[in-house]
Amino acid sequence: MLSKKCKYAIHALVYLAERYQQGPVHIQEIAERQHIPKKFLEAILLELRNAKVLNSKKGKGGGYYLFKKPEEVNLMEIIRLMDGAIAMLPCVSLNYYEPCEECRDEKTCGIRDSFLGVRDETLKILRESTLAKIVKREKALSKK
Amino acid sequence: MLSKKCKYAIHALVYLAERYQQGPVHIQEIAERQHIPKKFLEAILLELRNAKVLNSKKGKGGGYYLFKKPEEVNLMEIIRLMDGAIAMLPCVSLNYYEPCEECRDEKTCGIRDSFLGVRDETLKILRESTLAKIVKREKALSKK
DNA sequence: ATAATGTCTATTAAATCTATAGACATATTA
DNA sequence: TAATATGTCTATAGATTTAATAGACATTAT
Repeated sequence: MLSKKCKYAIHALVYLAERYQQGPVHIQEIAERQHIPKKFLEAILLELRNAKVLNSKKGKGGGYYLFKKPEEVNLMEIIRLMDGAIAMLPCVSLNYYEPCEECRDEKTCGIRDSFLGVRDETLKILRESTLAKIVKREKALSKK
Repeated sequence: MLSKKCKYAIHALVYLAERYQQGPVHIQEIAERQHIPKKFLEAILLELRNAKVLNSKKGKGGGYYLFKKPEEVNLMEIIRLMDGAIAMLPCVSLNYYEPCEECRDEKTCGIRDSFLGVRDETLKILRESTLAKIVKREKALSKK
């Protein structure tokens, strides 16, 4: 399961993607509209800013806005930033690889294959899921 | 990521699948061979027993053994028993469904679709990954 | 009767996740 | 340049979950 932090991040980013190139949005507004504790959201947005996904403007009239294009931010990236590894086992993780403690020998482990498959399929979908697509989907769904 | 509990469970089950129909194996042996804290393993095996995946024999010469056939136990079932939901969001979980707190309206949520896709692909692979297949794979790999 | 096992309940220790507080820095605008 | 509205940063507290352990008890084989 994704952490709350990660879910909050996704919702906040979608919110900002809907307002792409419309100037900075303050934390307060995002927090209220998306029902996210403001202080917690602050920390999340700061991380996304440090990762160059968002940028911010300080002072009066300031706030956060998408730095990358909505087509260039996907769920794979967001989840990795917030929760770390996406794989179900460290020994099949691309970005957070660690050998399995329990495994005697990775080469002959019959379990890994399944989780390699899961990882690949998962990444394929999450990589394709950009903010742009999510916003588009949202609009399509609300018209029905 | 899977919990340690879940990883221990998988390794213990594979160990028992390798010894299917060869009589009970004691906890002590599994714990030592798979490097699992014995007391922790006890609790895990007990749960798997209550779920009718394993059965046990008490007293001298007792131990645990697979109750179901190795072809009938898959990773999907094991993970659900140990860690609960497999989906990345509660609102796309088949067995542990809960509405998303953050979501205003599930019907028009553009995020769900991606995670529904991930869930389906993940379940497909994990359901196909039976203990029998894992043992078979293990043998094939160690011959190379 | 004895010894070797699994069963059960309780508890503790450690790690992680979630949330909050408050001082500080910066930018705008009157 | 003062006042105000923002984001930035560090620290910490509280809650929850995970991992591990202890010990009394029940059962079975010999």
